[in-house]
Amino acid sequence: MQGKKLLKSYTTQLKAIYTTLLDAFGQQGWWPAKTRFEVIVGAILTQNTNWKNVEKVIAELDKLKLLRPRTLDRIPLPRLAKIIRPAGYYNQKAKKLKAFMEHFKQYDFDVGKMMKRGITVLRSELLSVWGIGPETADSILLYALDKPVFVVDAYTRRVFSRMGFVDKDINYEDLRAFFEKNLDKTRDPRLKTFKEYHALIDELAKRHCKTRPECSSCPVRRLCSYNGKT
DNA sequence: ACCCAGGTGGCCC
DNA sequence: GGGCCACATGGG
Repeated sequence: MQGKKLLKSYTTQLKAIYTTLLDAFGQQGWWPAKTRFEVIVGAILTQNTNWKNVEKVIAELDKLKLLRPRTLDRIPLPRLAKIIRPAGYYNQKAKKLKAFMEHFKQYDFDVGKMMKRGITVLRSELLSVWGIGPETADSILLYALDKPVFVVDAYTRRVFSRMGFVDKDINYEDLRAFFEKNLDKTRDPRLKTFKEYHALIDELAKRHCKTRPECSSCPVRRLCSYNGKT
């Protein structure tokens, strides 16, 4: 390294943003669920759907004892579809839950057995299940199986492209790599940081990055190129 | 009456 | 490797 350092490293900037968000919003405590299996069910149900709608369905599933893997595995598809209706895309999602259960059967419906395996194999297995794409797979890995992968979503892309870190059309894998590459040097426990960071980005986007953002109160407004323009 | 929400698979070029 | 579309409910 020679001369003056004019720009802070991505690692430093990402850490600073994390600290700022944590300070502004507090610990988010994601993922809210009683069991790891409930996280998996929620991850599938929340695909492109308001979490509020999913909460209702989770409560109903709980009441019907369907958050027990064996019970969920046995319920007929049409009946499951009807129960999860408020979560939207209910036919698709019922099929997706069944597809996951078919895969989960190999682990004797035991999340603990899944957790014993490595990230790479688990991730490719999850991606091979019909209805589980990159974001759902990574949400399951991080929040249900405690594997340190950084979950990125539409919000993450919007927020960090507006701040000029990445192109607005960056693909999922490149965006994920950006975070994992630049966050793994931090001294924080990675798992907890990954869990909280994703949740905080979500909170930031919900509060401040709608199509008509209220930039004046955004905690990271100085970094955002959007700044109230159009 | 719109528009969006913690995406994914299928099909097309 | 992408671009476009169906999938569906509930809340602003």
